[in-house]
Amino acid sequence: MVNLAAMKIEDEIKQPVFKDEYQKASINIAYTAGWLQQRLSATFREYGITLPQFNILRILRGQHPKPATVNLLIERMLDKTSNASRIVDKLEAKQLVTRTVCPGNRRAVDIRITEAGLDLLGRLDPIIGGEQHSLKNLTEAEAAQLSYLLDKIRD
Amino acid sequence: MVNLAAMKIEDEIKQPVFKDEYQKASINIAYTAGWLQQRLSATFREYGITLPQFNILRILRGQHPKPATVNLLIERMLDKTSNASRIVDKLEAKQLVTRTVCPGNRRAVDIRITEAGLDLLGRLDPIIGGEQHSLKNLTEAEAAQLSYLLDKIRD
DNA sequence: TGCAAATATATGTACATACATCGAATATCC
DNA sequence: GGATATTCGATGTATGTACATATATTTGCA
Repeated sequence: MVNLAAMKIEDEIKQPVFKDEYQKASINIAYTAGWLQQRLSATFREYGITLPQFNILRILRGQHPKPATVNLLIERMLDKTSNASRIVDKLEAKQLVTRTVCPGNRRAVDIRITEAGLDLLGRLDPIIGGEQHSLKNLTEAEAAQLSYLLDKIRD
Repeated sequence: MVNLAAMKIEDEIKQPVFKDEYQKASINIAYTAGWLQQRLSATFREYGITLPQFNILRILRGQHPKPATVNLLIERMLDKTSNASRIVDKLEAKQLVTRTVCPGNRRAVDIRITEAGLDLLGRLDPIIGGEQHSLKNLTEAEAAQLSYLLDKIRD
């Protein structure tokens, strides 16, 4: 069960004191990322796909009708170390994508989203768009400030 | 290979345009959480444990010399749906924790960190403390602002 | 008392992450 | 042109996540 009630990070993980604001922010990022992801996953579940599968479908739609290679998928994925090849396996089994040897480079594989894949995304789009409004607790300026701070961490 | 160079989120995932600041912040949280986690994991790896295993060890140290139950671990973990039982399996195999039936309640299991476990944490502490300084790109006030924004999202 | 419900943990399965390695195809360089 | 290196993707293994279910113990109540 997911707890959707309003809580500060101190209460969520029952740790009343943090060493400093850095430690607190650090833990808060991990916790909030998990929180956001879990809400999305619950929605995908009803449609028979997972978050990584959805992300790959979206990249493929962005390329459509051109194909993508596994390399291109990895480049655009959030998680570079994940195994695009096996996620594509699952999508192929559900006939949401096709895989054919690339004619120009027989090492590479052309991956394309199918009509069924486009259709599924079409149904998910409005729902996911709405979900992202969980961030609507923030003003647009606050969301921009958040991105600024996150970018700064990774500098 | 992990890219440690400074980059805005747009460049990191090669997506030049976001629908709005909400979508951008949303993706940025997921990306930054993964980025932070991967840096920590690389360190843990050298010491033969993983991030979830480390987190459980830390909770056990917090209880020491009192035991913890699986329930207590779940309560304090960031990821409530993760499988504490199996993570404890791994720690037990490495003799970093012990597991005994709780005398007062034979359904429950008393889990305790061993000397070897305490020793490992002692060696990791200074290193992890230093790592968390990756957030030192922020001022303390900025870190506090970040936590404020993240808490607000989950309200 | 005895039986149903609740509690505490373990286990099964599907999927994903993280990283190493392999085999095939292609590029490079002498 | 042929040996060597590089690239591309698939696959193997260990671990973790997510969720359902099983098993044992305890609690509570008729």
